[in-house]
Amino acid sequence: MRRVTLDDVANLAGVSPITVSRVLRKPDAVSQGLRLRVEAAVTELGYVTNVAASRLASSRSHAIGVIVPTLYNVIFAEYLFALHEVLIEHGFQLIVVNSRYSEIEEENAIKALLGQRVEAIIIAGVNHTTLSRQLLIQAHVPVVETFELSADPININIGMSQELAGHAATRHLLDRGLRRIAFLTGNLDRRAQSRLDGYGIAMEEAGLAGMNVIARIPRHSSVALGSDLFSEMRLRGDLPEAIFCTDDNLALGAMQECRKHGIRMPDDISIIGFHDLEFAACASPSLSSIATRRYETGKLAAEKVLASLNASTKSGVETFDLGFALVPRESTAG
Amino acid sequence: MRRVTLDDVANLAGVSPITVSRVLRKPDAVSQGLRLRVEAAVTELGYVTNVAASRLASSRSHAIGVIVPTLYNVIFAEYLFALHEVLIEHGFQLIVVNSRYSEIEEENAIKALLGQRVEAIIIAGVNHTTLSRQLLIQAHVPVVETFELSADPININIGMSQELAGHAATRHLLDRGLRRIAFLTGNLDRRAQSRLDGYGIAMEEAGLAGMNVIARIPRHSSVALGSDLFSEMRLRGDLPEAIFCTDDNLALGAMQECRKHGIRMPDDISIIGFHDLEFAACASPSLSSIATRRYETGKLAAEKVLASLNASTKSGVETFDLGFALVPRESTAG
DNA sequence: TTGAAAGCGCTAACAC
DNA sequence: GTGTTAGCGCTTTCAA
Repeated sequence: MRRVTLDDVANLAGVSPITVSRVLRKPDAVSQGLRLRVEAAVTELGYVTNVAASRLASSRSHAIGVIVPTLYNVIFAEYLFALHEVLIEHGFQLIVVNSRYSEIEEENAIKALLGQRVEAIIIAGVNHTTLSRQLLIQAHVPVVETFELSADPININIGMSQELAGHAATRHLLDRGLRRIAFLTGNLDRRAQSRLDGYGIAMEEAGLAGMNVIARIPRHSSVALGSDLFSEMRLRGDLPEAIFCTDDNLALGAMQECRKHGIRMPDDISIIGFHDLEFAACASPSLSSIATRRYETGKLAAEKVLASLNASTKSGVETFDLGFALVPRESTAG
Repeated sequence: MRRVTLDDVANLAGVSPITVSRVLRKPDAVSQGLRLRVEAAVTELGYVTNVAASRLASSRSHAIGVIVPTLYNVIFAEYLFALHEVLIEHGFQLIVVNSRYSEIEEENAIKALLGQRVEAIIIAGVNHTTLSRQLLIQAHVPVVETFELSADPININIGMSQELAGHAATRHLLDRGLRRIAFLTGNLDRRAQSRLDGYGIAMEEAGLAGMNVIARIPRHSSVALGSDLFSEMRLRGDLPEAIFCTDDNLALGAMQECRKHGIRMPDDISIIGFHDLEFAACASPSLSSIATRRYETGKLAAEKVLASLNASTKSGVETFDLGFALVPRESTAG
C-alpha cells in the first residue's frame, strides 16, 4: 500500500509535480484551469503532503518547540492555551515536550527539538544545564524563557519575580499582625523554592527568622496534599496563626481540613494561596492569593516569537517583567 | 551559518556517513574504535540528527498522533500523562493536537497528523465527520478511539458508557428518595450529552419524566460556572432536592454556593459530581461522584498501539469497556 | 504561468 | 564491520 505522492497527483492531473506543489502552497500563482484539475486530483486520491519531505526540501519546519515541566498543572495548561491560540493561527505547529522538572530531561528535550529543526524554542524556567544553555545559544533560533526572571537571559525573557511574590504574600500576613506563619509546599521546584526564599526574607525582615515553619511532603501539588500537610501540623498540635501555600490547590486542601475540624478562617487561622486559580474567588471563605499571569505570559511569548521570526535582524536580549498582584480576600481578612 | 550534517561529522571522524548513522542508531554494529572517534566528532560539532531527513529516508516517523478536545481539563492531562509515560519510553514522539470540541477541527487535525505520517492515531471520542472516518480507515495505521464506546469502532475502542454512568448517578439520587433532581452542565459536548441522556432515562424510568430540570450555561466547565448555575437556580427560587453535575468542578462551585447561603448538604440538598477528581474525597462534605478511568484509558491505549505496531498482522476491531464506579460519599448520604 | 533539473540530509540495500 | 549507491518526496532555482 504505497502512500499517494505528489507525482501521483501530477500524473492524474496531467501536470508537473511542481505545479501540484504550487497549488498546495501558493494557489494564486497557478492559473485557475490547472488549479481546479489539481485540486480534483488531490481530492480523488486523498493526497496529504508528506511533512518530512517538505521540511527537508524547504529547510523550514514551521514547528516551534515548547518545553514545560509538566502537563499536569492548570498553570501550564493556560499558558499552552495562549501559545496555541497565537501560533497555530500563524501556521506553526507546536511540539510540546515535558521535562518532568528535571534539568537532564530538559536537556534531552532541547536536543530532540533541535533535531526537529524547530524555528524557535519557548521554555519554562531560566535554569538550565551548561550544555542546554550552550545548545540553545548555538541553535540560532529565538529562545524565550518564561515564568521567572533571569539575571542573564539567553534571548527573550518573560516572567515575574517568584521571590518578590513570595515575599508579598508573607508580608501580607505579617501586616495583619500574624507572626507564626507556616509555608506549605509539595515538591520544591525552582519556582516554589524562590517563593520560599521570599517567605524567608520577609520573616527575617520582621525579626522572625527563628520562627520559620516549613511543612513539606515531596509529592506533586494537589488538594489532597494540602489536606495531608495541614493534618500533619494539626496532629502534631502545631497549628500556626497563618499559612502561605505555594499553590491554591494546597490552600484548598488546607481549608477543607479546617472546616472539617471546626477551625475558623480567618479567625483561628489565615490562609493565602498562590496563582489565584479560578476557584479561589468562589471558595468559602474566598481565598486570598497572588494572581499570576499565565495566559499573558504565553500570549506575549508567542507574539515575541512571531516578531523575531519576521525580523530581518537577530534580536538582542529583552526582558519583560509581567509582575503579579496580591489579591486579598476573606481567608486573610481582619 | 550552515547546520552541521552527518557528512561533516563523517569528515571530521574520517569515516563514511553511513558509519556515523550507525553509531547513532545501532552503536553495537560498529567497532569500538570507530565508534569512539565518531562520538567525539558528534560532540565536538554539536551535531543533532535532522529528523525530517531521517524520517524521509527511513519512511518511519516514530511519531504517534493524539487528538484531544482540549488541553484545558485535568481529565485529559491525566490521560496524556499515561500516554506519554508509555510511548516516550518506547522511543515514540507524541504529536498532540486539540480539536476544541469541533468535528471540523478534528478533521483538520487528522489531516495534519497524516501529513506527519504518524504511525498510529489515538483520538478521544467516537463521533467523527464522514471524511475523518474515511481518512482514519484509509491511513492503514492503528487507530484507538477513547472515552466512549462506539457501535462501530474503526479499529480499537477503549472507553465506557457515558450514558450508563449518567444513569447510575441519577439512579443513586433516586434511590435515596430524591425526586426533584436537576442536571447542571456547561457546554454540552458529546460525553456530557450522553450523561444527560442517562439522566433522562433514569428519570423516565422513575416516572418523573416531566420533572427534568436542566440548568445549562454554554461556557466551559469550571468551579465558577458551578457557582453561577447554582446561583441562578437559587435566585429563581427553584432549588431542587438534588443535583447531578456533569463534572466535579461544577459540583464544587455549587457546594461553595450552598455553604455561602447556609444550605446544608445533604440535608437540604444532595449533590453528585462526575469523574471523581482528586479533591472530591477531601471536600467538606466529601463529594459523591462517578469515578472514571482516565489514566487507565491512556495506558491501555498506549499499550494497544505498541502491540499493534509490533504485530505482523493487521489487528481487527477490539473493544474494551473500562467501566466506571459510583463513589457514594457524604454529599448524598441518606 | 509552467516545467526541468538538482538537491535537501539521511538510511536501506547491497557489496566488499 | 565498513563503504558505495541510490533513492525517500518534496521544493528551490533557473530557464522557457
